Amino acid sequence: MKRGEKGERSVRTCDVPEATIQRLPLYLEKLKLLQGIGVEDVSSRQLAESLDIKASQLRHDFHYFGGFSRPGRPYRVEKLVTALEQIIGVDTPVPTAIVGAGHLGQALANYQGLEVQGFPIRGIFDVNPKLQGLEIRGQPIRDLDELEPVCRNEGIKIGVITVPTGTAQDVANRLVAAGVRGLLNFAPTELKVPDHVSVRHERLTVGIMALSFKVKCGEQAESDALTEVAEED
Amino acid sequence: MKRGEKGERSVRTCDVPEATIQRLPLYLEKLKLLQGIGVEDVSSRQLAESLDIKASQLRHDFHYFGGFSRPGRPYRVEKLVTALEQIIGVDTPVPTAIVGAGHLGQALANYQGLEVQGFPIRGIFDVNPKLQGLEIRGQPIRDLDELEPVCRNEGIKIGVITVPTGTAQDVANRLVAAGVRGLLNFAPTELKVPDHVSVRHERLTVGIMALSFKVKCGEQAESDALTEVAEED
DNA sequence: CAAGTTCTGTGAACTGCTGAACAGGTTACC
DNA sequence: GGTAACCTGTTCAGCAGTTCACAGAACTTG
Repeated sequence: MKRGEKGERSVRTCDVPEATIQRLPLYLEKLKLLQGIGVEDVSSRQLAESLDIKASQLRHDFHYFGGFSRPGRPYRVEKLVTALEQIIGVDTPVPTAIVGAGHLGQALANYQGLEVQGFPIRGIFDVNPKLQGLEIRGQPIRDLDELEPVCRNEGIKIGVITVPTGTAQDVANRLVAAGVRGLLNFAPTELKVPDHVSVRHERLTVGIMALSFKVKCGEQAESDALTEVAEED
Repeated sequence: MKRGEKGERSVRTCDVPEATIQRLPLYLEKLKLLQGIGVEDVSSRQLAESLDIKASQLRHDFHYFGGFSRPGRPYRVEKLVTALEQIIGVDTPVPTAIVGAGHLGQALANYQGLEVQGFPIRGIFDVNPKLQGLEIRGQPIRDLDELEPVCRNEGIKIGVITVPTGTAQDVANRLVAAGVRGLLNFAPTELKVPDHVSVRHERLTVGIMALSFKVKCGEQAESDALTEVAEED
């Protein structure tokens, strides 16, 4: 028995650390870019430096998947791209739905990067009748009542929640009931979901507030430095 | 000499670990919500559980700032809110600008949460003449040429970059030149900035790809579990 | 007033991630 | 062919972050 050993709970997020998971998309993104401009080989140092991380860390990350080359040989970009796509799960398109067609929902629906990266939008939903019927990139905004049938027909795997806080949990429940396996939640509230569903919070305000904290620290450090210099007299 | 000791570099992100910084906004958000519904006291356990973290971690985080109560007494919501606002730096509004008025930029400009949380939008910019003049929540979309004067007049501290990858670095340079202290970068590229400026990457695709990875792992674990059961016969 | 409960602050153990070092394989060049 | 430069896989030490455990303060109840 090689994997599992003790805990064989169903979701068991593989044995890859969270920090590594978050870097995989960065690797893939950069590699696709290199592939686009015709680069065939890339060393761990080159790739790592362009992403502002240490080369040893990159190799360490790849090591979780058994490594993608042999000692002495640099990585082959094409091989790496297909391997990472398969690992991340975007080797075949992942049908995705957006619930909540407010400003953010519409912006995401318009963002073509999602489709390019393997997440085609196959359904957009909103309760607001005024929005219903409006088309975004070929997809009509539908009523929430159509959520379950559309999700089942299209085989939606991931649901993006861009509704107000109050209705987020309700929408999550309905998405889960419709067979969705992953939720990307933009509402500032925790969601309770069954074990077999993964959730990820995307918090707009966390980012800008963390930034604000650092800015404030920077300013404080500056004025401290000034007074320190002044005190040196 | 208490602070600094050895390294007195100007930006020196205080002595608060990154992980704690990222939780501060969560605390503040939840506390404001409690304040809104009239809750006056809250214990570390209550607050932590509602955020799905350990109480000891919350107290540990607060400990970096000397603690906000005394043993035996729960936290006072109001006191905590004002303290956190000051720590994060949103006790006074932080003038913010958005550069790039595409779908995402417009969505952010429309998002009233930013203003509520202390980041009023005081400038929106785009190179596209067709967008210029359009108003979003009282702010006109301006030409990029007006970036520097407006930033200086309004005292813009934070710049949100929602332009295509190719022009992100250029925009960053101009924002820095205009005196901005923090950059929230939505373009999928690394930015080089001077030491006294803080940058934070907000990567849309990283989130959904990390989610996809977990979903894939979950599915794999499930099918593994099935075959395991089958093999047990 | 005393006992019991609840609470924070705080230090110490523990886990997990990062960064450096090295062994061994590959290529390029003289 | 031999040497030097370069590269990956892998291990190990060190550090950051999390969790536990407990001391001591305040409040509650009988």
